[in-house]
Amino acid sequence: MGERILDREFFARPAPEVAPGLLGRVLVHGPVAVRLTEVEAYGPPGEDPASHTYRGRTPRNAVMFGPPGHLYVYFTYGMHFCANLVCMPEGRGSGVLLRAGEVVDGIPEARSRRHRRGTDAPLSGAGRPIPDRDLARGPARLAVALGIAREHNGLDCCIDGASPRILAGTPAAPASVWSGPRTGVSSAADVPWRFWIDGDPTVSPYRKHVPRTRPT
DNA sequence: TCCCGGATTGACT
DNA sequence: GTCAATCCGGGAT
Repeated sequence: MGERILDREFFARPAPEVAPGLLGRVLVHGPVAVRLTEVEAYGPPGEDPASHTYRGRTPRNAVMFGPPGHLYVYFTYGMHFCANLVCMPEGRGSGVLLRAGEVVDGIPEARSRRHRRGTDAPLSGAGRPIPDRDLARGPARLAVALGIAREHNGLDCCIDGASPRILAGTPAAPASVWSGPRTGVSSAADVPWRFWIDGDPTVSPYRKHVPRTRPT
């Protein structure tokens, strides 16, 4: 209640069109709220080699083929979760990866979750508290800060009062939105489908894809 | 069934 | 700058 929710129609468009319009919007889950400052668009099957849906529908990516405005959460590198918002009408298979944001509510809870990562692991930053700007700076960090994991895959973010939910809020001024190649993506590195609020300290540092080899 | 390598992060040289 | 951690999807065999 109170805050208006972004309508589903907003998401029923190509991801590269939705993505820049998501900047500045606020994703709320429980006590934590994150204002999005960096996102990446991923295209439909057959068109975007970097998309999880490139080769068609599978059990893992099924949510991306569902209704727009839902959360697609995937597990990667054996330890991280990343969150997307599904785009396009049902059946198309595209979305926007939430890469970074500013924690605007629930900072103590977000920080506690970040420090709690791995009960055996020492506190990051040599025991010093994680700076506010780093709490949701990066897709896996953002997921941890919001408390989003596997069990949230498929949830509808366009329901008033639900959790998580995406608020209409105030979008970033178009003049402040920049775009460039996607991060950590080995294919289709030429399409400028990463969007961020230029100058915002919570935007993750750009790291180009680094191919790795193994010894024979 | 095998096996490569990932929409990442944090620790370390 | 380098590299390990640690699951698991999904194409290859």
